[in-house]
Amino acid sequence: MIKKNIQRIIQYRMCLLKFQNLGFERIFSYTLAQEIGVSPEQVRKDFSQFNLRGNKKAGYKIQDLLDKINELLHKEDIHKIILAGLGNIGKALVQYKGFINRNMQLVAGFDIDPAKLKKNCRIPVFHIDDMPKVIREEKARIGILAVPEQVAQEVCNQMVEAGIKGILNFAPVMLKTPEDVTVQNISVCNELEALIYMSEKTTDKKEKEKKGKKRK
Amino acid sequence: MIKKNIQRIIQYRMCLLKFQNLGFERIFSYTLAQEIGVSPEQVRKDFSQFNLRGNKKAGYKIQDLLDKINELLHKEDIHKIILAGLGNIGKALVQYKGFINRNMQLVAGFDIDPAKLKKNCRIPVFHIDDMPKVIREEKARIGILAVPEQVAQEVCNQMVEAGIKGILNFAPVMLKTPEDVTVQNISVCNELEALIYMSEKTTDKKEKEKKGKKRK
DNA sequence: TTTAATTTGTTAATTTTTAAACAAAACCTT
DNA sequence: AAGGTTTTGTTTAAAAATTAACAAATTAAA
Repeated sequence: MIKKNIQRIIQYRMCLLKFQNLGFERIFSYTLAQEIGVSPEQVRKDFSQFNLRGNKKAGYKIQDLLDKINELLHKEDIHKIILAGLGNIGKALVQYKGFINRNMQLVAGFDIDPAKLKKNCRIPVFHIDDMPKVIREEKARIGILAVPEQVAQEVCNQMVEAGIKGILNFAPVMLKTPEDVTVQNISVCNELEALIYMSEKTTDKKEKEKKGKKRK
Repeated sequence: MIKKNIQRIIQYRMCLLKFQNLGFERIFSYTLAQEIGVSPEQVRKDFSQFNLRGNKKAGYKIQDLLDKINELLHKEDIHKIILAGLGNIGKALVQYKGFINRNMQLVAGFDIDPAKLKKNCRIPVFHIDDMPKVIREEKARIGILAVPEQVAQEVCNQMVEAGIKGILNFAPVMLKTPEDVTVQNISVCNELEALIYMSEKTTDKKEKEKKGKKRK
């Protein structure tokens, strides 16, 4: 399980870069908090936990924070990422240009369908059977799983076998992995359903309030 | 904020459908727990909280659970969803066929680039300026935001103004919305960074353990 | 019919996460 | 240089989420 504080640290980092680009050199917990949507206390607590220290009254030095966070997140080197499955999502990810700015590089894609091979010239695309070999050659540690549900666990197993330690899973399956392999699931449908639930809940609530007022 | 228990309920539902298709009529908390990756107690607690009741010794009736969960998630009617931004992610979502199985329908797409209009025949695509009108006409409550960072807040505001109550946000921005509008963020980069952190952490840990053993 | 086995559902305990409070430090003004 | 103000950082408190524990119910078997 990924801790919430690390997820926030990643957000702080993006925010700090933004403020740095805007020309700021220092920042207060209050500002960061506002930007991320948490309390200033939360920011200070997070920083404190990772030993990121500021200056009382003068706030935090942005460059200083960034240096320490970059070290924490191993941003000194570029991280190789492989992608299994070149369907709709896979293709979109290949097109995406934001990885390299964040020291991540999609080094190879894999698919079972030969028609998809080499069609996208951005990254080399191989047959899925070559995945273990390429993972080992590239020494990739992170994989994106965007294959159909039916083969997701199987492809996952091959990734793990070849040394992948973190998997971003787009398939609607709960993957079984050894405990030293972290899985992060993304399901657009699930998120939308949760949003629908929330939106209906608030309207239900409002209707109730209305009725309550009428009775008075 | 979306509660964790609702997110799990959505997962349980998918799992129940799977078991129903496999021919099962009843299921135990233990089975569901295993499938979702939580404890059986968690499953029972979640069910209890939403008043989903089973039979002691005989477990839960799948159809019964599904009926109640469907009601809870308002699965009786199809929910209209609109999509702003037809870039990489937007296009992938338009192609995605899984919405309709889950009672969700992408009813319209919007973009500022005329070249993207009507290119994808799956759904009607309009100019972004027509978005408020279409949202109102369709009475859509849920929107997907897949526009560039620079205009995300602006497009979000237009959505909210037109009556959208839930936003799935792919832009790397913390959107500011009224409190009756729920936002759910998806950031592939952030997730990958978190995975990288985790993978490095576990290897760091292992190296430490090795050193520790050597010292003995 | 009684006993044993099994599974739910609720209550209690624990852990994790978030928020509040406040002392200490740094800066600014007078 | 003194006093007031602001912001950090730690400690304490509160809230939320998870886990554990166990009684009650139901079924199956003896």
